[in-house]
Amino acid sequence: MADAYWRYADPRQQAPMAPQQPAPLKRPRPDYGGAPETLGYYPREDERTVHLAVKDTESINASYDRYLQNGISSYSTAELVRPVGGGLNGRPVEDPHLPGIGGMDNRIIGYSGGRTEAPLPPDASNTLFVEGLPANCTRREVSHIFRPFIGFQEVRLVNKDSRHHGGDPLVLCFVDFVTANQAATAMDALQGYQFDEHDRDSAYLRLQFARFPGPRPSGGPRNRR
DNA sequence: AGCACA
Repeated sequence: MADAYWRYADPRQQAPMAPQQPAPLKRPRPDYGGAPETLGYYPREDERTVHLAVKDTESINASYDRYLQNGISSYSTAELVRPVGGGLNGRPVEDPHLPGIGGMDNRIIGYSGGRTEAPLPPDASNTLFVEGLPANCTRREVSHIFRPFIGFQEVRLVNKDSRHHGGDPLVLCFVDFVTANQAATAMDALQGYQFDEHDRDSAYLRLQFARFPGPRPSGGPRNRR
């Protein structure tokens, strides 16, 4: 499951890695050319190509935890989500060679939306409308599902009464992302996601783009600049 | 099937 998050969080950008070109821009990697021996020690290079061979589950989980810890502290601020992209790229925070996260991550953000090729439907928005949530699910629970996706901002639960009287009250939710691309990535990843893996007949998620775009980043008019 | 918050 965790690997699914990883896969989608950095959508297939890892696959088409630079064919032969080292780095047209500034991307000096002294640690690569310098001392390859030491690299074997770090699992980080493997993490960047996990989609090929996911063996080292433990190290992935470790990095995943680190990622979560760093991501949580910046949940509602779009800008602070950016470093998360770096983390998901398999670049652990511990990397001492990273001088400033600024430069590199700006480029990472450039494609953090992923699916530069997948055309978004015209009705795409940065907010997802999610149904199929079990009636007793919590906001925290839903957040756990969406938080790993890059661009995740916030989730809002809405309680609805079932139309059939006697049915359990339904829970809808709206999930905001920074961009529609990121929302689409999460939507594809979680479409049909089963809340209760034991009971295949019960809750499975159905996601659509919300009819109306997400709210203001919740700041209102005060977030100048 | 169902779409809320500012």
